[in-house]
Amino acid sequence: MISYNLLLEKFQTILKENGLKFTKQRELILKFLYKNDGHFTPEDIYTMIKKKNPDINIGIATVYRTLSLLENSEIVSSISFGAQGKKYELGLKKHHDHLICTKCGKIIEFYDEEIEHRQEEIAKKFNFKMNDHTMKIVGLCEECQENSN
Amino acid sequence: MISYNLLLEKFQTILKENGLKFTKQRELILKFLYKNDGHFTPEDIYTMIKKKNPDINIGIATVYRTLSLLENSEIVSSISFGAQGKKYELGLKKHHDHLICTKCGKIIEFYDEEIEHRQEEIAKKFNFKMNDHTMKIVGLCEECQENSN
DNA sequence: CTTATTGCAAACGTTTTGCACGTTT
DNA sequence: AAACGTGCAAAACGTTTGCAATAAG
Repeated sequence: MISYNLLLEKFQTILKENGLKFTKQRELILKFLYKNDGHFTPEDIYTMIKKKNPDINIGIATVYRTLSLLENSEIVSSISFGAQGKKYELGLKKHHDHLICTKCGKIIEFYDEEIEHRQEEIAKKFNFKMNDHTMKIVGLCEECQENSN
Repeated sequence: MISYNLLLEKFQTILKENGLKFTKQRELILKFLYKNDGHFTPEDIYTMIKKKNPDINIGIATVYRTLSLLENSEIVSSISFGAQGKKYELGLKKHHDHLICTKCGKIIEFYDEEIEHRQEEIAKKFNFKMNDHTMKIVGLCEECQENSN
């Protein structure tokens, strides 16, 4: 896993390259995602940063703006939940897909070489220039199946 | 492909089983999705039904309510586009996944046996009871790649 | 000192809800 | 007649935007 300092450097380089500025808010959001493993809504991130840093001011709009920026910079990635919004995670790990429990909301990550390969083949077959792909398996996780007895 | 009459019968049976009523509006929505091959937003469906049937009254809320009902009944399925909403299609065809062009919005359907199989395996590996799965490949379709030269 | 960024509140687009009225069974 | 469904308008929800004030380079 990449170190926080390296990640920070990467972010700062991207900012500089695009004539953008490095701010306290942007750093806090990056740090939050680095330190907290999991999948978070913009609201989650906003609330938790506010709670941990009562001294500094941050608005929800800044969280949205920064997440877009980080996503475009390929530092974070997101899973979409329809009208229920998106959840973000640090996107530097190896690409992976998700199992989502509809009862408890748990998200499990997985990676399957064969699926990745087939996706490439399919894009090729349709002369499609693939920029991204996502796969979601939704259902009930082990515990939630047990608890429903 | 299932005939419209069979589909209608299926829908009416589900309604009866759940103590629900068969209404003009519900029929129009079902018929629309049967006759129009493609992927539609609730707004699309609402507008097109209104235009074709100036005599009958229908509200957007009814479209949303009926689409939920049809989705729960596994008669239609949807693709989610984040904050941009959902698109619905008749869900009776064989399960399939989607290629989505980010430039022109075109949606291409595909089916891959191997991917389906791997998904089953993954669910099994995590003791996950799979209820549904979706895969989206997003990028540029053939024409949009050409037109960007 | 210039330019980007911020927080705020208002606006936005999609979806859901409360309610009085209508329709189906 | 009873129960469910409807349209409407208002509310809810996540997200985006305009703007004046602020902070970074």
